[in-house]
Amino acid sequence: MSIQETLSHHIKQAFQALYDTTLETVEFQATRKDFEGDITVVVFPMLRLLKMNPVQMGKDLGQYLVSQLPEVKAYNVVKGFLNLIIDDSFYLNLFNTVKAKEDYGYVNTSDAAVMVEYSSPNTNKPLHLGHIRNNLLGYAIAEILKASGKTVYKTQIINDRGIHICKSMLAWKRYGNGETPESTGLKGDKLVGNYYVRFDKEYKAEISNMVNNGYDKEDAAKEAPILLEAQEMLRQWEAGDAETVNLWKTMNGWVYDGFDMTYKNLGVDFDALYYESNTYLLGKEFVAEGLKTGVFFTKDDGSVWCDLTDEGLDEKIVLRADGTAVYMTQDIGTAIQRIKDYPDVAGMVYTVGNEQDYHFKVLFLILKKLGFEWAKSLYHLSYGMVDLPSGKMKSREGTVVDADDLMEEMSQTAKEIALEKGKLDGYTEQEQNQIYSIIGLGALKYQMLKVDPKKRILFDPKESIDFNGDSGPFIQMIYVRTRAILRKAEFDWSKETIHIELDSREKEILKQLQSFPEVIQQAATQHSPAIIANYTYDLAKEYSSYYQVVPILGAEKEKERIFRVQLSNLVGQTIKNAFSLLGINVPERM
RNA sequence: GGUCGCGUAGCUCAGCUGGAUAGAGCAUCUGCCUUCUAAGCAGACGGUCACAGGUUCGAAUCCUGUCGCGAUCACCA
Repeated sequence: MSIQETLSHHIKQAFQALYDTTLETVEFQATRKDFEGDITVVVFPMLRLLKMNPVQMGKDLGQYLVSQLPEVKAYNVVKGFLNLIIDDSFYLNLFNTVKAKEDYGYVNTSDAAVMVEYSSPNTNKPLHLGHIRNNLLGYAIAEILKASGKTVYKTQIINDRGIHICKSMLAWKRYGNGETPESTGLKGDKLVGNYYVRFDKEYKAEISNMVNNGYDKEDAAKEAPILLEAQEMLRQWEAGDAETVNLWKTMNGWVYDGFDMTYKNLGVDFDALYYESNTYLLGKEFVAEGLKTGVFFTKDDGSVWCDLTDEGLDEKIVLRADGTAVYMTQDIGTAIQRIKDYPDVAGMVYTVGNEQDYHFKVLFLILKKLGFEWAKSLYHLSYGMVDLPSGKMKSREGTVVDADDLMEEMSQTAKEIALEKGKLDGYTEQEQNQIYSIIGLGALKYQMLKVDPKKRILFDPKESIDFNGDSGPFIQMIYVRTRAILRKAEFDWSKETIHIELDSREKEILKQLQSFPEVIQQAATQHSPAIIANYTYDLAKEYSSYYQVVPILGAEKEKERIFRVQLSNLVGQTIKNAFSLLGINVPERM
């Protein structure tokens, strides 16, 4: 039972005993630093039940708690705030509990499973900055959900078919001269991406040519030969033409090899892959089903719709007049397919940008109308766009920030700073590079995850690499220091137990350690890694000032020395656990 | 125009289901390396929480309206 629960129970008892009135809820908050105490009870809300002086009520309750609970050492009342001073023994007990659990904060797995979708790229160009935010968010949420006790399947739907894929295929066929990743030394996704750009260039050239020859601009855009050829290619692909399908397989294979490298460097992974080429025909059977049950209706031209006007939305098409599927049809089918494939899944999280808010609102509503129980537990993890100082990222204008380049740049910056400061002298080059990569990625990931997912991020590649203040490297450094203490202290922290007087700073740190499990739960229910990131920073900051002031190894009393080494290790362990939920590594030295 | 999201220090952002004097980092300024890593610590400066009403003991937080920014309102995915 947490201290809050214990206190809450006794305060209700006190209310009954003192005033003969039943109290429903008790409101707590952490005591502000400028007042004495650890936990504060807000008595204002209680005045609704009983008209009396809040100060007097606070005193009554404080008196009662001190006499009943050994954990409550003393109290004071300021206005309507009852500040409780918690006895050191409580914190030291907590300390020993935490110490005994290496995976402190994590909850045991229940049988409820949840599927988390993220990344879901197109296979015609490399991953960019936007994908990085998507991947980091999706991965972090998956890990946080795991830590909060869910079985998690990470998944993505790979958009591997369609006209945009044919465009890069066609350009390669025309201008590629048989180039391969091996022959060019290019990453496969980069190579294919180049041909996608090439297509656009040729396409534009053809249009302007046609306009010069008297074509209307719009007509030219529709009738450019290269575009018609790409459309023909898509038809051949759909008809299963062997040559086209083989080229498609080959080029997609290159892209997957490239993506794999990027994912590996980013540190993300997947448990289940879905390909649009397999799922784009799904969903039609459920449209037929929905027609029978009256969820959908047919219009005069034969197209099928869902009427959502009762929910304040529009009508939404789910099947074209010619009977072919649309985006929505496909997503309905894919969702149902996933539940078939993973029957233990009771809910799904879709990590997709906020420009699709409306789409997912409609999708979830339709699935609910179709009567699926799990449709109640679908969540669109919607996030804001990543903008550049120059404006929006546009692949055609070459203003995208490439994912691989960015990661490389971050490590490079870490290296420059380290060399400048003369860090890491005496390590092998391989060790150094590994550390640079951990730190560079830590900076990037923390920066992306510490802000509220909903919010738009303004990303300046030049100045974004922040290694000071509220940053990944700062927190990594605090971890490194805790390791240094353990190394130098040369003692087995796991065997010792300790009872000493705590100072206010130590208490502050222990209070934060205590809240870690709740922080994980909160982050999981609100789908926000930012909560974990902020918690980790607060803990690291609190510890860093403690660390500076206390001469740990030189402590006079052996008991204090043991305690401080233990506390350092505990902070380090918690930082490591919290960071691993964010997909951020910590170096042993830096 | 309809719908959704955002608006907090010069800049980038925290602020949980309403609670005490609104918090960090960057930038600017002042101190601190013979002691466990100074990628650090201590401190100063900086606010009409976009604006106007409302709800109540109490509002950055909840409600309504206004303004600004963004997204979306495709038989594209």
